[in-house]
Amino acid sequence: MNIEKAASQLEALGNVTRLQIYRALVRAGEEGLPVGRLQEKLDIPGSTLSHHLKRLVDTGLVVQDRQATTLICTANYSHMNALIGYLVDECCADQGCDGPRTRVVA
Amino acid sequence: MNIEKAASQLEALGNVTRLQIYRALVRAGEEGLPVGRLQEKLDIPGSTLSHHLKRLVDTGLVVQDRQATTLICTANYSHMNALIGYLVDECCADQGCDGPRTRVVA
DNA sequence: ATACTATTTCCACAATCATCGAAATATGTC
DNA sequence: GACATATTTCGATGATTGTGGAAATAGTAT
Repeated sequence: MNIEKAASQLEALGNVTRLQIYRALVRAGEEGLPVGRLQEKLDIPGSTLSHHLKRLVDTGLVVQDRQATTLICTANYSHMNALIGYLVDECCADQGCDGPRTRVVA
Repeated sequence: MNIEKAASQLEALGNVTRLQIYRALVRAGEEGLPVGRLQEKLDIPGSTLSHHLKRLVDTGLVVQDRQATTLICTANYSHMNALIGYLVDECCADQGCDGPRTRVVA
């Protein structure tokens, strides 16, 4: 994880529609959701949804897997964990934190 | 915390320059850093820095406190903690997570 | 008041983003 | 092949963002 990747993942989540998408996928669990079901749930045009999904997939936060004609989307927990880990370590957010956990180079 | 606030905070952090600013402030700890020191560290024009700082302050992630002519900026841990908490709870990111921690209303 | 430092606001501009209808593509079925 | 469904790409448009120089403001000291 580096600062550029963290920033791009944060940016991907930093949009209400995309955060809704991601949340829906997390709640759907391991089996995920087809694009069509996401579209129903969020009630947005397919082209808009596809556009947002692409951004989430590009950053690695969401994974897609074709199953016949439908595309199943799932939240990629490991990437989210890495992001949270970065925020906690680099940009420490722990309650009792009083400095970075790793030695600062410069 | 609601989804709009979480998204706007994520968006605020979703920019390399702003994430650098935030990280520098976290590393500076409780005493924070004056705007001028931030400007030296990041080597960017004052107007650009001021613009980014405003976004971080608006979302509550950074707090500013005047000390004579200099403005001291500090990272607001409580807001970051709330954000992380939201991500972990609503958009669960724990390793062993297999669903939301709270009951889903709809 | 003047001068000085710190920071912001104003202004402009190029770049990126969000949106969505229409057309195109992918996959499977008959 | 023809057809149906699922999803993406194309193309256009308005809105927002990132950037930074120049001017303005805030605060302090002399």
